[in-house]
Amino acid sequence: MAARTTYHHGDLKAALVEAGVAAAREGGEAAVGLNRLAAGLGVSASAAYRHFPEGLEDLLVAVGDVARRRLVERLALRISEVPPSRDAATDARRRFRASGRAYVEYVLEEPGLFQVANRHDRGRLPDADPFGVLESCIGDLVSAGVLGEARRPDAATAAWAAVHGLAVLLTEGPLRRLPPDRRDRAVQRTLDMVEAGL
Amino acid sequence: MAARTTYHHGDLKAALVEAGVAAAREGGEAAVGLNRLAAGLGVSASAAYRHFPEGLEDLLVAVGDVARRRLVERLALRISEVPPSRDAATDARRRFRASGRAYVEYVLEEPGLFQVANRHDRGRLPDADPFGVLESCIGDLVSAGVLGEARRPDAATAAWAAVHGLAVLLTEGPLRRLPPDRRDRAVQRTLDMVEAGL
DNA sequence: GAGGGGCGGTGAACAGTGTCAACATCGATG
DNA sequence: CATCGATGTTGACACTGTTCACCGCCCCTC
Repeated sequence: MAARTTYHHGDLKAALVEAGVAAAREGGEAAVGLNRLAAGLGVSASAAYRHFPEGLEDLLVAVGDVARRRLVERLALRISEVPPSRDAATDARRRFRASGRAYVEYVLEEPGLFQVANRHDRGRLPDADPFGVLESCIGDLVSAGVLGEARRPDAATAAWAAVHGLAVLLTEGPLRRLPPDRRDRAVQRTLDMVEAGL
Repeated sequence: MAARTTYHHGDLKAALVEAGVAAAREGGEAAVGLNRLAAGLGVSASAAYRHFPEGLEDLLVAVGDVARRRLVERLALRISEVPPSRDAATDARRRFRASGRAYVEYVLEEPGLFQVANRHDRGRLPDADPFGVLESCIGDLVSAGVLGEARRPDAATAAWAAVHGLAVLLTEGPLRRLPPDRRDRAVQRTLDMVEAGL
């Protein structure tokens, strides 16, 4: 933002994280550097080290936390948008599928944020844990009788692997230049596979 | 390696790639730097630019090509090791599964190489294309009648996504500290899902 | 065999990075 | 008001990738 006039910044930490998020959105991890961000805020680079003791890695983790939090917000939103029906089983199935679609949707919207979310995770803020959302969906599937109790172990891991792998391949990987229609087909096909195979 | 005595190196390009592979094996992408590698070979940093016009990125792609080639070699090996039976269908299924297991196996052995293989791909050396191997396995499944022709489109993509995602989560991702037995369970579970859901 | 061309090396330099230690300043607290 | 801790600055260091002008060496040709 604008250069400041006071000696102290006020809330440099938050400002750096915000700037880091903005930088990551365009340019991914490579774009978030301590010197550049600090300079952009009209602040010395070493000032950042007061707020991020481990240096750059700390900042990247903080940016990743924001990215993960936004991801779970998106998942929750799309899950909540599923219209309830009479059948708990189809409801659980639809919510499960909606979560998978939302995952890919978010990653395609914010590939840069997704990148740093993956690469810099100290893990386990409860409100920034996409795996938890998936597990809860799986729990619903079990409760609704769609998924047998015996099949529960590692079900969330397997489903996550499929969706996450697809997201990686579509954004950073060899599938990154797939045209949108073929991309959608691939997403549908993958979600079909997960639903049928779990 | 040792410092050289002659003015010309002989095959600096190959030597740099080799050193890059060695560096990537321990330390991943971050460990392969042009200056360090050149210095390690007793050579000036700028000498490398004769052989890698685009600079570091070129070298990383070359290292990635080696990694990809080794991966498809591993896949081919494990596929070839599947003992043939009387039933073409179970053969195809076993080979398909073997390829998935081999993928994760290789990635767990060489996480550093896998990292640069993913991040630096200009794609499509025919002998360094793991996706091609998977597609051929899927072709066998179709030929053997295990997979209907209608289900063929994007089947390889979906399967790849699952296995690749699992590999990423297990090496660079949140599942990276999973104990080996739970890791194996997750692999089995994911392959089961793919096999049942394709 | 003598000479040139060019491939493949050198050294210095530049911009930029992360990081740290010593110093300066402000706001709040005794 | 004086002090002190939190916060920002300056300057430096060791790296990084990259480019440039220069030059040593080998091979090919005359």
